[in-house]
Amino acid sequence: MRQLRYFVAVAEHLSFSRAAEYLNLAQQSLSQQIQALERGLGVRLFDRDTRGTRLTAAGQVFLPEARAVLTRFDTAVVVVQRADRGEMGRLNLAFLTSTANYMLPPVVRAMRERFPDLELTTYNVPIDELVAGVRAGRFDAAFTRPPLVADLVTRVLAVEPVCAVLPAGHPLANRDVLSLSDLAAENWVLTPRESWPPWHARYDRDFAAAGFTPRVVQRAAGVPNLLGLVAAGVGVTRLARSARSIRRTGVVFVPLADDHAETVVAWMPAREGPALRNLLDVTATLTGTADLTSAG
Amino acid sequence: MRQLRYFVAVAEHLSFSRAAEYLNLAQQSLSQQIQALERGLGVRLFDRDTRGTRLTAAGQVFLPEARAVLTRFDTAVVVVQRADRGEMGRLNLAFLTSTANYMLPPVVRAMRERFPDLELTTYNVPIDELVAGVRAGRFDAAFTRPPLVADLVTRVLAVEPVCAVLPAGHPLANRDVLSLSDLAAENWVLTPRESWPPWHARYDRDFAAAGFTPRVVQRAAGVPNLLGLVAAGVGVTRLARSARSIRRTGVVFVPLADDHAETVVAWMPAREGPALRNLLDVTATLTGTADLTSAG
DNA sequence: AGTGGTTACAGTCTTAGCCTGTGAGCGTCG
DNA sequence: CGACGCTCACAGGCTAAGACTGTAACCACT
Repeated sequence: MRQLRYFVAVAEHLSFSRAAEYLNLAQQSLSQQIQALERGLGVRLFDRDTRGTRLTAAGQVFLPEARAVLTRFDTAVVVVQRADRGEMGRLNLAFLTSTANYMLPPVVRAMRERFPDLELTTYNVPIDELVAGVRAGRFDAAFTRPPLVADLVTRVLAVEPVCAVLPAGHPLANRDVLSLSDLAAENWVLTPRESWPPWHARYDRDFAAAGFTPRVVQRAAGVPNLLGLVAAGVGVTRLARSARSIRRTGVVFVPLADDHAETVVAWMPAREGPALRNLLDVTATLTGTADLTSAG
Repeated sequence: MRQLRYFVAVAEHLSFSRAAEYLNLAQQSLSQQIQALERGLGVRLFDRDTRGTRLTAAGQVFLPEARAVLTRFDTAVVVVQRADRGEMGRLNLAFLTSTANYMLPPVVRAMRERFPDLELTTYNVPIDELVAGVRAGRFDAAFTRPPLVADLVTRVLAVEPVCAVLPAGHPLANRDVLSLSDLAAENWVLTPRESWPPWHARYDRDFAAAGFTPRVVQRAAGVPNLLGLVAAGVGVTRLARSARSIRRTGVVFVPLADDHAETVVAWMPAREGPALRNLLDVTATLTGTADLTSAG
């Protein structure tokens, strides 16, 4: 490496003395190093005689090669330092299917703007796979809804109203606001209990606080399916307002008083690297600048 | 450089101990070198703890970079060694205009076959420019006709008969062979005396030996022009038989007894590098295998 | 012949880089 | 639960690479 730099310096100056001066080095040491390089390669690189130095044919061929090695090395150094600052590398991001439609575009756009060399790979996944993936390190961060599990750290990115979702033409559909207890007598469609126990534990608490146990006539996985069932008149359900972006026909969203849903970014604190920190910074500024949930 | 090799070894083995064994090195020394590398870069490359070693995100980015630098270096070494053996590099070859038509194709073809990575550049030049170019180093070798000058070394590649060139229908045109003295009474066309004095000095000796001084009615530079003048009946001239390849109509070539012309390769002995030696080897084998002058 | 330029050789010294010995931390197994 | 085996890191000693200075040989120009 050093010998390559020395070689290039001598080749550029065509003089051991001047190259040595340029390198802040004694001419003798430079001679010695070039000889060592020539010995190592088994190739004579310079024709020297008492009145100067010229490149041999082999030396002329070696000069661009040596330059290429050095610049390759220099860029490697720059790249690893940028990677260390989290400006390069790869981030695998998981989006909960029901949050992807409004969270993914602004996040990806802002990241590409601030860190164009950071390679983002995004995945739309159900909640259980999302949590397992973050824990296993398959995902560096996930955009999802709480509650999750204790070993993941979360930060709230957006808060939005929760709405009752009623079939169009339902007696309560023209109300401006409802409370959960207004829906005690309805038929309900909800997601399967096993999809993510922490969510259903919270639902159970909410329904208990409203003083009833919902009569569940149908369970279906995924927000689009729930909305389809509501539109078909099978029952009512309860979703964050951003779910409106998935389906607008045949269903009516009526805000539920004092009921809010959070969207969070979640990650493993042990795996918090610089690139992840940059992602968290960017999402934090996003939270301040725009209403993320209105994008859908 | 060494540190890069060490880094790649550790990254591949994901263990300082095993990598050290692989490198025939104490684990402690390897640890030390990696620390030095990390200190030099200002970047932590490995997450080590008591039960193993993993690459950091920056390390993962650095691994392909380091590999690239090393392979670039390895190819540089191979390239310079091939260049040293004369298998790579560049050769500038000069061909005397009148020899190019039969010498250039076989030489270039044979060189491309034996040394495909040797870059050949060929030039068709008049004799004075050819000699000056070889002396100045613009050409590494030249294919031409002797005599030249003392400081160029030459090797004979081909010998061919010299012919009297007569207009078609000339009284002597149907003879199988002539001697120079048969042409004492003819009108002559020859090249200008200043084109290349050593040639004309030889011509003068030949004519003197034949017992006459040619009556020169026209001087013209270049074999095609001479042939044109002969075809036009202006006079006769004297050329190597290979000149037939330039023009066959209106002229008749009759061999001159005991008169032969050589084609030689010429070079500066001081500039004799490995690539040039390879060229000389190839031309030597060419001389053995085929009649070069018949190609025209 | 003297002067200023080139590179190469020889001797000295510093320190990079290797070694061995040791220790701390974690996991496994008797 | 302690011994053992594995990991990597630290400490001290030694060798040799790579720096320095001094000298010499050679050439060109004055």
